[in-house]
Amino acid sequence: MAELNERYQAQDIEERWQQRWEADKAFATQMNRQRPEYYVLEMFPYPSGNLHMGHVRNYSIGDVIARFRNMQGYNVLHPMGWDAFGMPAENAAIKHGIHPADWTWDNISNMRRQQKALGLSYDWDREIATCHEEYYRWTQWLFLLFYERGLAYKKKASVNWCDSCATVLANEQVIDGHCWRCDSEVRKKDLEQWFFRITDYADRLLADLDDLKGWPDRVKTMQENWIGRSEGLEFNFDVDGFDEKIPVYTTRQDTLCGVSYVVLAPEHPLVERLIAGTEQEAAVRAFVETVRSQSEIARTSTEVEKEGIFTGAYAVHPLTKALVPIWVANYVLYEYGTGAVMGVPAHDERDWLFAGKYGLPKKIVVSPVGETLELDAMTDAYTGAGVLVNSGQFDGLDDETAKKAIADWMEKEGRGTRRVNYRLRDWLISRQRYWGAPIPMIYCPQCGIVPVPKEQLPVKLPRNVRFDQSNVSPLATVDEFVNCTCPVCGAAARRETDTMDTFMCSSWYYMRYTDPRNTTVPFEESKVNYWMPVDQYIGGIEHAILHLLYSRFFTKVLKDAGLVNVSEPFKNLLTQGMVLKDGSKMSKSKGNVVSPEEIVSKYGADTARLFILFAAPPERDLEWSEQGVEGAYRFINRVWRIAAHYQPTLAEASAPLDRDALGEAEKTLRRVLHITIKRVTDDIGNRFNFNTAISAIMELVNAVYAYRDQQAAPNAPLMQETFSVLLRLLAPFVPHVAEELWSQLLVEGSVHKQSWPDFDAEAVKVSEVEIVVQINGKVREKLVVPAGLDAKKMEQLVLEDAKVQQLTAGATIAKVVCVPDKLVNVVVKKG
RNA sequence: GCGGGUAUGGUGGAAUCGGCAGACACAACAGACUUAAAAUCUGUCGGGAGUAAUCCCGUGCCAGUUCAAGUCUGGCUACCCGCACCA
Repeated sequence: MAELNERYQAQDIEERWQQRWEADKAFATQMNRQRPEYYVLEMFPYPSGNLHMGHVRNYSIGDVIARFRNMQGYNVLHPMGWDAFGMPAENAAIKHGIHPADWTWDNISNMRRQQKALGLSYDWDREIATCHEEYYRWTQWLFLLFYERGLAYKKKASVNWCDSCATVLANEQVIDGHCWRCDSEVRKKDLEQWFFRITDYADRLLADLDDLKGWPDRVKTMQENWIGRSEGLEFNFDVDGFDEKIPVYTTRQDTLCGVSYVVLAPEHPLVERLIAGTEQEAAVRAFVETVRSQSEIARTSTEVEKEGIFTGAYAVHPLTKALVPIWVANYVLYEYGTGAVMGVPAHDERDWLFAGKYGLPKKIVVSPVGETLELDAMTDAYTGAGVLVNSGQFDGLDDETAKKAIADWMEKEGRGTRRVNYRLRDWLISRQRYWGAPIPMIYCPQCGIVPVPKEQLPVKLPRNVRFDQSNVSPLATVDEFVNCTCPVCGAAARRETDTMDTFMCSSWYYMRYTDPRNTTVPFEESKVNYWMPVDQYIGGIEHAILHLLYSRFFTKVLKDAGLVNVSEPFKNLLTQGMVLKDGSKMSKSKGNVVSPEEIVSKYGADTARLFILFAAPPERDLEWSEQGVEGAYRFINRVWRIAAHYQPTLAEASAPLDRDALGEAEKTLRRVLHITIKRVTDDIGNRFNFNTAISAIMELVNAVYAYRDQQAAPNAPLMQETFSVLLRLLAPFVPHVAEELWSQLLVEGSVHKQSWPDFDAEAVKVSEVEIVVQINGKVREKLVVPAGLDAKKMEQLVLEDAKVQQLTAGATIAKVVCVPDKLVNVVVKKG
């Protein structure tokens, strides 16, 4: 056994252990039915070039969980890979003339090196990259599976277009009218595109949120809002003088008799038919053009004044048969519901404003109980509950009953049906970009749209492509790629030149990890079902809707297809907070970036990990503090020094610990030791409060120092136990230091292969406890009493206490509340 | 507008089931060691009154429940996040 260096030198030990772990394949995992399985996963990164502190935080959290579960005896899967397709690679090609593939693979090597320098316990044999042929082959295979199941379809639609990225975007990728990646304004464009029928799964995506007990409420609520389910009634208005019907959707059919007009969205096809050849034709057409030329943001803002125009046509009210005017207005969305709504000014805020502006009649049909509404006295629509009035046969019903009654009546009359509507739209998955998985479809002049046969996959990305910023997909310019033969009839055909949204690649990667080298199927059933679902998923809140919703959708489809037997991919989700500097997110433009590499080379990976886990609980934002980093570094040094101090003692330890022969100082140290085991185990395993786990270990180290200061001759077996426990508790957080000290001070073998320490309930027991004595709820005294006293004895001891007697003299004791081993509260009344 | 979250010393944060508010750190100050500095070690460290023992106040604000409230209930305020003309 060599003597420990006086000083801790991270650089001396970290690389050595990293190489050792790699050579030993220390974290490689196989299926093993003898041990319970545990799948811990951090969201795989986009290979942008360098790790940032957010990555370090993400991986440190995952690594602590993985190492902890491993030591607890679980068979742990902890893989890493690369979300490697996407725009930045193409931008680099355009800007610097580097091929996206070269750029990406170079970045992957660099970031992998940085990850390894952090000492993360990944099973590197399972590494994947979505841009690898053997990965995107299966992404394409899954596209075909969706196509076969009727879940992939092509349609022309008004879609989101980002000029700067020169591609379309899914609704989920438009944030406040701006592109999620480059933040430039998104505009609408009519294009024929591939969609995934995620709306078919809307109800299940919503309902199954209830089963996700291990997800933050925040994320579930966001998905709930995004899916946006509403229950209502769809019914038709007849158009006076036309053989046409206007279907409308409403959730407030109780206000049916308050309808004083009907509104169509400007895009509604009926508009043209109603105005053709009329006086209004030119004016309405001009209005529609104006609205359609407005940007998405301008148009959908609630701030913008509602505008509309009368079409000249009238609809027939289904109940009263009255004629109501048909308008076109900017506030009606064509994509939602039926693209037409009934106008009820008295009971809808938007309709109130619109009717007010254009002088349309308002009619009260719902009256709050015990009150009479007067139109003249109203400043706003009444949208609350009430009883129906002015509604013929439905008068006197409360609004909820009326909803049912009117829906029943409509259904009986054959005029309408109850309908559930969702805000969620189908997922637009085609992208007019090069660096993605090609959509495996062929357009044949004879056969139409033909899928590429699965055995011909992958449809490979050609390497030689010109990159310029034109608005066509770069693949469309490569003749050898585009020109092909129809797999059905052999005729000359054209390939689809769009690639898939990168979110498709990341919607199933967690399943590929379970069987990453399979060349015949995406993953083998036995393997995927052994590991799935992911027990603990860790990542940023920015994916609350995007990646997490898509992955849930994929899992459900794959379950329906019999590929996997779970319907939810991620059992528990931890959304980590951001890493801030000077109060804002680290970013190049703000110049407040701290590079992980610098920190690792200055202090070591252990310090970086320890600081980032100690500074805040994982869900909260974390303020970077150079002084905090120094503090973490100091703590590691403190552990190192006390270990060096006791190295000779540990070398002598041979006899087992005699628990009955411990002195007071030893008992105290051992009690702290075992309380720490309990706290750290609970903090890591149940609460994910790594900051308090670390502070508990710090207290333990402080207790070891205190023991050293008062005890000239240390108890060698106790020190053996103390360091054995301390290093195992430290192992998940600071794996290199723990490993180094373990190898120098204790038995052969890796600390990471040791079992997690059990706590000894006997050691934690105390003979005396300090209890708090309150008088009328205020702390007045502290007494040391024997542990485990019952309430009666506690009360007796407290009432006998001189100070208590003095303080309660002359007062009547009304009540005494006793909490065993903790507190006694004496309630007194004056007098 | 709807939904969700957050608010505790100079700072990050702790208090897990309603039971001593401020654990553990950071910073600051004082001291020890040193020729000196660094490193390390020790002490003080929410506010106020008092020589002191001790007492009063204090977890965004206002009420309430309770023997007891940072924690529970009701009502606000500020900030952050999501959705938003969704009929």
